[in-house]
Amino acid sequence: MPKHNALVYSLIGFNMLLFMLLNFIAYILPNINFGYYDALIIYTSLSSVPLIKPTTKYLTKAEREALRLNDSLKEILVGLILGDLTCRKKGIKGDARFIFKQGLIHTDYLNHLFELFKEYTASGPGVAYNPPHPKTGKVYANILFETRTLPCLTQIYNIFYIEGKKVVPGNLIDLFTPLSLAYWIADDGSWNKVGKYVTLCTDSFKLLEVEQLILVLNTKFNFKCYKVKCNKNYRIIIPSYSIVALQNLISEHIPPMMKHKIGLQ
DNA sequence: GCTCTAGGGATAACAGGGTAATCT
DNA sequence: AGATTACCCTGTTAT
DNA sequence: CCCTAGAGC
Ligand SMILES: [Mn+2]
Ligand SMILES: [Mn+2]
Ligand SMILES: [Mn+2]
Repeated sequence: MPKHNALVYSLIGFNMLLFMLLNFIAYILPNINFGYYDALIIYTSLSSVPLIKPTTKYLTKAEREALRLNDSLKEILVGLILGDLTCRKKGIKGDARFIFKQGLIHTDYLNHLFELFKEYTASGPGVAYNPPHPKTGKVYANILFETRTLPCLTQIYNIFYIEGKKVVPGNLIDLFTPLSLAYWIADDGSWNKVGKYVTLCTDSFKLLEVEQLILVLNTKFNFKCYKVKCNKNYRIIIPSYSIVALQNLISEHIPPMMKHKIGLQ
């Protein structure tokens, strides 16, 4: 049976110890960087949340078959897949699983996402630690949760992944809504305070796919988006003269803690 | 002034491998 | 028994 | 992703 628990787990490992050690050093040094200390507070408070026993870790195929997504969750997932979501499907007959991962700076956003999708998870958000950065040796922490493997997610996975590669589906215009855009911007959007425009960081997509995305935005929402070259990749600009239209379109949809990404609050 | 772009820094993402427990 | 799941862990840079 | 120096109006 599905469960709705608030289980908080922590991924204990060498990287976590490094992370805590580096934070401790930063704490005792005269030139303290308190930004990292904040992260430590977040970690300890998360760990001290009382654990609630999971009811069922594994579901039968029939139980997983019974879990469905409503339309708004589907639309949100369309935006999140274009954004920060990692989708995995292992084995030949395995179902897809989605992983939601954010830096600790976006902890409240990740918790917001967990509230939306907790019905589809087997455990709650936890903190994980990346290996030390190859150049700087710094250790960064993320907060993440992942869904169960579910047929309803496989359906979406098969639209966006071809031979294990993420693609922009040809029928995206039929799937993409203002709700999708709101969560795409929450993930990969960037508000330029000086220019008062939005950049969509579409670095992972090919030029043709970026142009495809621009076509969807402009034909569906009457924006005047265009592409900009950044390093070897392309990004999408939602220009300043389209911002009022953008705000009217998605201000009701974008999570409150991400409203600054469209120049509100 | 205001608007936009190109470039660069420091992450906040992304991607994937491994395995004990459980399901079929 | 073989396949799949849920979670743990590492690698690296495009965001 | 986010910030900023510099170019163009
Ligand atoms: Mn992305
Ligand atoms: Mn993001
Ligand atoms: Mn991103």
